[in-house]
Amino acid sequence: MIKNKLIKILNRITNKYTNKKIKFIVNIPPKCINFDFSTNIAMLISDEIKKNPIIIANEIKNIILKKENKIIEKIEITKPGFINFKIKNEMFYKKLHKIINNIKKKTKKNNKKKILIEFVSANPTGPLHIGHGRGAAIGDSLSRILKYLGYNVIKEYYLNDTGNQINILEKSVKLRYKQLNGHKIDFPKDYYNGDYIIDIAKKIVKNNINIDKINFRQEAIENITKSIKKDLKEFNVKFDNWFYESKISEKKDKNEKTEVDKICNYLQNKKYAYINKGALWLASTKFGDDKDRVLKRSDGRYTYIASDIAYHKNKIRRNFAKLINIWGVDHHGYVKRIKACINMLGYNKKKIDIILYQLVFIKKNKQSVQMSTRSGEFIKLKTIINEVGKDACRFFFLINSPNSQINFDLTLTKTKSKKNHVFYIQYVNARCYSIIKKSKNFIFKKNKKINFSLLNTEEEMILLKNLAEFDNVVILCAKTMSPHHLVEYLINLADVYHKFYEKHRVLTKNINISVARLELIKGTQIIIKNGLNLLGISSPNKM
RNA sequence: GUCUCCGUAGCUCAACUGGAUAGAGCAACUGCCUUCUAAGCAGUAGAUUGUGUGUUCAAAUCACACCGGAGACGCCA
Repeated sequence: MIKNKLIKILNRITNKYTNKKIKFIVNIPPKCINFDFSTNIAMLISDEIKKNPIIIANEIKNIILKKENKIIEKIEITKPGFINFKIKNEMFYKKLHKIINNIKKKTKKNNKKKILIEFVSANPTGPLHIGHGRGAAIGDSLSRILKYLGYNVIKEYYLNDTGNQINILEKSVKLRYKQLNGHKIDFPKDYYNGDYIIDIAKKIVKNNINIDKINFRQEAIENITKSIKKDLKEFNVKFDNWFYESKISEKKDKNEKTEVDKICNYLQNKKYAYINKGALWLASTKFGDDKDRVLKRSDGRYTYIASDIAYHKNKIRRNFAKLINIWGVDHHGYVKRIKACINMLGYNKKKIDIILYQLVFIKKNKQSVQMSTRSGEFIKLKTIINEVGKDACRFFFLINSPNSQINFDLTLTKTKSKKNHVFYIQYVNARCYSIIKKSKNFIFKKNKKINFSLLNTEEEMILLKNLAEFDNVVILCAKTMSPHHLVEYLINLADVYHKFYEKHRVLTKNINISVARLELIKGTQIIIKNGLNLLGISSPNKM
């Protein structure tokens, strides 16, 4: 990559000035500056060695021009000490050639790290709602991005199939079942209130099983998990692994111990857990938490933290270099706790990255309503997928940074759907496809050598330079753990492409130009398809 | 009270993590289809980046204080 080359060159030069590491930036300057890349390195070195940044910049300029004249067309130095680089067109032609022929740099060994990314992990107490949809879109897209960069990524769903909420679920289904059989019973407010509970009860009635033999708990979990999997499939999200909580909290070994039992013993031995008022407490304050937390209640039942510690221990044991958890921001208070646990288990808390995404609200009569599974007040992910389509839906969840709160205005999203950005981007592919298809009717001389230098108009160069940026954007997404930069990039690329399309014809009487432009179209199509694929969005050939 | 995130154009959001003249789309207005898809393009208009102070060559970005919005703080998960 051109940017990487510049960074390497500049790194070498930095060593001549100071031994300290300078955190300089190489980026694309604002539009008003007609150069390809820019760096602030001279100003940063100036801070370090107390020398005029303009003088430093000039020295750097001279060194580079002497050695790297193959890459660089010209260098300019501006005001406080920016160095601007104009790259030779040949570099972008080469890049285009690499894109079309899928020539990638060999991924470094340490880039093949194993990463476990856990997301959604909604309790099997109800269907997925749009809040889960956001987590699903971010997690899945991030997985694709990390895979693209060469990491070995495993996507995992942690299914809480035990615990208090499952007990309530069981009771809820049982009660609905009884109601269906004619018993008049009031339905408590703190039970699961959604219609799907009745559906499950109806299904049980329909199957006409002897009531003594009915396992309401299992029926409920199985039905709901099945529907969750189905929704995820429709949303183009596939998990590599489904991890059941019961595996660590209920399954016992030869000594009648569960994983959770063992982890609590370990913590007690290490003095990270202590008994108080009949309960077992986790001394999480020792590692930065604000309070100590109960691991085992005075009645002997474990809390959810206990099994979560066991779960994280299990993850680490599976030899992942990195754990990524994607949580709704309502779990933010839990971050310190789980990091404290990682420390207690003897690992560096940097081993785990927790990405929080802000909640999704539904606008109803100008009021925002938060999703709640318990009350049954939520909008199903499935509903949205059916109404606006999978592509537009995923796009909508990915367009914003996870840090920004989303207000889902249902009517607005529906009416806007035709003008949604996702179509704007997909349209690029459709237009490329159309040209490439038609080009097959054109008779080109065999073995015609492509003369890339014919791609020299403003629109063509801008398009070429944007294509070359793709990998940098993907890296940025991985660095910031957010796919939204890629979305922004694709919108901009689509804009650049449509402008080119309006101004220049690809298939013309001038065969040399046609052949060269056809390469540009091929490259654009590849990048658009790759980009959309990283977002989990399709690239239809016809629209 | 403690903690997390947010406040940028009328609306929804960006701004490559401290860089140059803060960018898009929607909504509004004016034009462009006999040629590879008009789900497109060209143009007009719209910003004291919530307020204040500070840090420095440089602040929407960092620090402190205040104002406003959302959320989390259980022997629930």
